[in-house]
Amino acid sequence: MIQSVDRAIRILGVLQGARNLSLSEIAGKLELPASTVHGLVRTLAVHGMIEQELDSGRYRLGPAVLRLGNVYLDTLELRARTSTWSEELARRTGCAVRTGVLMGNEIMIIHHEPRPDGSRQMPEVGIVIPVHASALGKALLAYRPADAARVLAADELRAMTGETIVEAAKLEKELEAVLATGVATECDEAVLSESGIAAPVFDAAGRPIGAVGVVAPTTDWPLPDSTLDALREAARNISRELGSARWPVPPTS
Amino acid sequence: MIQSVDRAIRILGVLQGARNLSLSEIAGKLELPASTVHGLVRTLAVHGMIEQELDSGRYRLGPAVLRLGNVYLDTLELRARTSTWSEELARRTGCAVRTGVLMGNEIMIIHHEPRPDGSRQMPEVGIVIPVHASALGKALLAYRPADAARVLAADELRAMTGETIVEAAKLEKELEAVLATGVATECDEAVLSESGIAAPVFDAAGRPIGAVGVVAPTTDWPLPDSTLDALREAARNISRELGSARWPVPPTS
DNA sequence: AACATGATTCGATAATATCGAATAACTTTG
DNA sequence: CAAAGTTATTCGATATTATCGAATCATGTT
Repeated sequence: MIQSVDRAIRILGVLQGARNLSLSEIAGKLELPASTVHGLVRTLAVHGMIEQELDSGRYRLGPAVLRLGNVYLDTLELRARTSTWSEELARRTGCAVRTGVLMGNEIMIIHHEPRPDGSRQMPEVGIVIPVHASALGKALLAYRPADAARVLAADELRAMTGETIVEAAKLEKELEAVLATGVATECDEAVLSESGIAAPVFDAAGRPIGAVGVVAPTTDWPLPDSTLDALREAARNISRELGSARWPVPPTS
Repeated sequence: MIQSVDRAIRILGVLQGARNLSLSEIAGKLELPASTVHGLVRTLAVHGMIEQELDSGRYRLGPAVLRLGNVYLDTLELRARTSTWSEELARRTGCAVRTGVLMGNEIMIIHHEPRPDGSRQMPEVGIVIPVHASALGKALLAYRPADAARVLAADELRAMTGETIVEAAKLEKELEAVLATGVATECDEAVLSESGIAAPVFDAAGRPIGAVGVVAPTTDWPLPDSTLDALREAARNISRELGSARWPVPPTS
């Protein structure tokens, strides 16, 4: 691990958590001398990864990161395959559809198909949700024992709402249940009055690389079997397009 | 400029230009020994800025960059102000509306309001267009003499289409013309059969920080005066919301 | 106007990244 | 099926390079 690069990325990280920060604030958060941070910050700024506000002198993220993020989406085969099928899934179920991948202990949304009723909805691509608090996360963890073990061993499962599962034992039980049906559920666990179901997606080597799910208001809970079937079918179709021979693919080991 | 950080960002840059690259390909492009690149690549991968494909061993951008890009958009005040006004602008003109900021010698699109006719359109947020080939770029350059000088002094103005302005003198003339009306034009210069007009947006200190423009098929060219007026009004309104006392703000120096 | 705060520059120091060589994991070829 | 070639990865000596404290500069405040 290269120290200066590590620190530079950490700077991006703290800038991600706060709109904009002064040099000394960044230095404070990283517990480094200001002059050290200044060199890093300058290098990041030259490349447009961050930019300095012209009057206040404070730093914030720069346009280059947006470009990177955009290119990342284009390179994702999962996203390409997902977009057609999730459109159909949204139409059949009348719900919004989200696709996500695992990033550390969080699910990162890489595709969002809005509810087909045409109402204006926030684009959710790029947001992250804790794995343990989302159907997408649970669907993925159930088929990724190594990651599940890491999450279960964590100090705490942060509560997003009163319904969030915070006991490792309970989460483990639920992951086992997911394996039986191939579908994970989430009821008010990440956002109040928002629920949903999700299923894993596998690549050509049978590895669970992401999950697709439908989101619905909790007032519509539980979702009808037709929605469950449609979801399962969509996950199977996407997996097949990615080259997976079967669905679901039981976890090895 | 910190060498290792600079190199790390360069790696992100080459990964941006190619879906995925092997370690030795990256090393080749940067003209560095593979072992040096490996250390950098590992550090980037730990933070999710890039990820290694599990089977091929090749590297590609990672989910962390998407998150950064998303947060960047949220921190942009320009974007927040833009979204309401560009919606109205799109409705009044029947055209798609784009907002962009300057990144190096390119315009980066930070907001895209699709044409109101409801047709499915590619989201364009995150893409970049050479400044000299776009109305957005010309609108911005006209009010940013320092950046204009840099662009005009460049070795070449890359031709995107047959219509792209490639002579510095011609571009300079056009920038002067922009100052007279506050609006820049673009006719097939970036993309064939795509034309548009754009106007600069100013912040509280009167600095031109971005540009907003409407895009239309070249068959609709020239655009009616009503569209021009609507654009000017939108640019003025956005600037006012950002705290700018006047519009346009003539460039100082 | 003097002071305080924060950003930036500079230069000596030693910690750290670098690079070549060796190894390990695969793939392709004979 | 073996062997050669390719590619990623590890390791350790070396000197380049990042680091950090102090000094300077720019801003805004009392």
